[in-house]
Amino acid sequence: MHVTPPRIVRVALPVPLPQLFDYKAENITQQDIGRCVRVPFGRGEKSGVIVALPETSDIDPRRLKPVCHIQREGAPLPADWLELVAFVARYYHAPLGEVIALALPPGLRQSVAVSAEPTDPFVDLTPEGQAALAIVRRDSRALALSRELQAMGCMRRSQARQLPAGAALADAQRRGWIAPVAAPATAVASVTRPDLNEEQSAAIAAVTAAGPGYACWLLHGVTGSGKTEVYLRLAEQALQAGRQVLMLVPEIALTPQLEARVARRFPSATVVSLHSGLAGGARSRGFVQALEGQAEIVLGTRLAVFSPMPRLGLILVDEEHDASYKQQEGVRYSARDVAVWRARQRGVPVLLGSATPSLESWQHARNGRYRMLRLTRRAVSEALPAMRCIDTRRQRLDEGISPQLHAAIAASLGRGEQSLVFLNRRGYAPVLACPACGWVSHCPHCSANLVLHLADARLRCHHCGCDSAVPKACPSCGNQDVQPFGRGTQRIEARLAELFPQARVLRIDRDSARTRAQWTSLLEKIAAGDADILVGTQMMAKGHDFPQLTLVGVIGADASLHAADFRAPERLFQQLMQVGGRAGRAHLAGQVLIQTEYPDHPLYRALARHDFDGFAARAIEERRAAGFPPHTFQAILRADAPQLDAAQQFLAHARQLALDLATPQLRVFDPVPMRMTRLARRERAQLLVEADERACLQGFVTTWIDTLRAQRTARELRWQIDVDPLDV
DNA sequence: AGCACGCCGACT
DNA sequence: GTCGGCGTGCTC
Repeated sequence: MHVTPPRIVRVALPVPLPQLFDYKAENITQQDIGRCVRVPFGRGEKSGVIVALPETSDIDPRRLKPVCHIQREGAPLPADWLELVAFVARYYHAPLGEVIALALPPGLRQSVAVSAEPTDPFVDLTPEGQAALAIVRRDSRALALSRELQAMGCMRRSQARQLPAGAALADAQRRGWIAPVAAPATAVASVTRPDLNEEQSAAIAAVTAAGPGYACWLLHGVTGSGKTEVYLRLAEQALQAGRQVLMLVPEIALTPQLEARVARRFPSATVVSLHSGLAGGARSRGFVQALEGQAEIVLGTRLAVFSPMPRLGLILVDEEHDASYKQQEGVRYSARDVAVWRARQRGVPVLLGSATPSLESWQHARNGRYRMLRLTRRAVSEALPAMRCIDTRRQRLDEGISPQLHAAIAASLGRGEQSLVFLNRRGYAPVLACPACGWVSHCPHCSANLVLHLADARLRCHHCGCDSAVPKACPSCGNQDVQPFGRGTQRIEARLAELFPQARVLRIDRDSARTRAQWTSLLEKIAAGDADILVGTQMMAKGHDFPQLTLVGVIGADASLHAADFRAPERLFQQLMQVGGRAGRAHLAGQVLIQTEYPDHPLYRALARHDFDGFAARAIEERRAAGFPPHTFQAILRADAPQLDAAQQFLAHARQLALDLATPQLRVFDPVPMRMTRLARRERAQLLVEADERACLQGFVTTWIDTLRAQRTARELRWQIDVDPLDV
């Protein structure tokens, strides 16, 4: 038998080192590029991916070790996938191995083959289950699940498990209420679909008419205008053409709902959901199903953008403005931007959808790089909620609540409808202070105040998570009368309960909805009408429908108006528009009342008119004048060390290096301590560089970072680069 | 990042 | 006399 001589394989390993590693291997062909491989590394072994077969190595051939095992079952990672991770490594200046480590599911890196097709049959209610729903009086989780399944119809087992009562699936199967059934014969097109309005039809027609090649569409549709239906119709077309669809959503919390909806719509399609909350096995399986082309729809959070999809035909990015698309540690990639790159690479259309697009995308749509699609009318309800400001300048507020808001809540209560008081501050009060000596509850590890949580009598840092008992007296002067200052959700909740003793007040924030189960139970309570007044943080602004909610009161929004972060107004507008969209979705008119000391502020004026374009045009103009993105491109070098000095010193050195390397088009700023200078016992500073052209910035940062990486730095110092940073 | 090697304090 | 601290250096 003919045996080819040993060759060199170049392997990317999941280590944060900026280089690839060469090994010897026998019987290697071009087909092995993209295969997972197990190699000796240091003392032990590691799994990686073969990325190239170089003729020669820079390493002394005698030092090259042979590979242990090449995983030859199943499809290798395709060339376009390797190109994708290489692009991300290049653009975000991360080691290729680290990007691969992030893109591959953890299970797959462990080498062994993962089978693509697990047993994930369709399940449905049995006749016994039907009967049980009619007769069984004693409610149980299994019965609740049967009810859900009856409402939704047949779906895959994995999807049934994601339903609110999904945990009871095994129980329901044991009782014989739910059982596996053959795949429904329903073809894609015969499922009942809601009618489209003119705007939806026009949007779909525009995308269809443009054909299958690359184009980036911005779907700007007001809340409730039926964006999802547009996604589903386009997905349907792609499926009919035999292509795969990639659909990105911002958060795990939003996937089960959407997944159920997608699964119901495409009952015979294989829908795979991918997010970081998934167990390793399930993630690997989904990844392999995508890779082998069995998964027709991949639905997931930002990491799903790395799913290998040989027959990719369409990419959808829902809520494209959402900051969770940007990874905030490690490889700081933006899944939305990577999705657009990928669409271009693969020559497929990509649709970015939002009621409040990011100014970056909006600007691109205006200057023609993207194409704009608009949905201006709500599909279900007749009107958008009325948005009005309550001028709080000459008012007596009751624990932050104005008489008008109080009256509106009372009225809503009288009609048996739900109200929401929205404020972005968890806890009882943002700080505990001593009026006698000026002591404030300050975090020992961070430059932040400890927040008073009265519910469990703790002082807590929202940044590093540290926790301490509430002192009975001032720790500094012994004064017995330490006082909470400011208001958080707990305090508003307490006051509302006093003001409306007959109402059921429910608080929804990261403290009350810590676990998935708590969050679902809260949602169920709201849906069942077991709450009259909700007090919530931005958790309430995202995605969910609350049909009985007709009033939203906003407290403390002004803080974002004058925040140091130039993106704060954009976020505020988005947040208020999103939370306002929760009001009056079904057939009840909604109203939004914003308490403010600046009722004439252009942001609130635009909001009251539902005028996103007006707001965006103005904001874009302000940014042009100030030289901010999207008119300029930025990268930030951040450094942290136990002492600020060390971080600043490193950045000063990096700045000097930057000045030596920089072209005149590049602007290098001074190192400054970060806004949250101290975090978890480390002190942080940052250095901004900026250019008018992306390529100019990109070229510079590459050489800059390479040089910095080659230099040795003090042990205790960490640094990282953030391209297109969100928080400057 | 791991995970070694390598020189200086308190323990059986 | 050893166990073990984490400082520095390497991984093809």
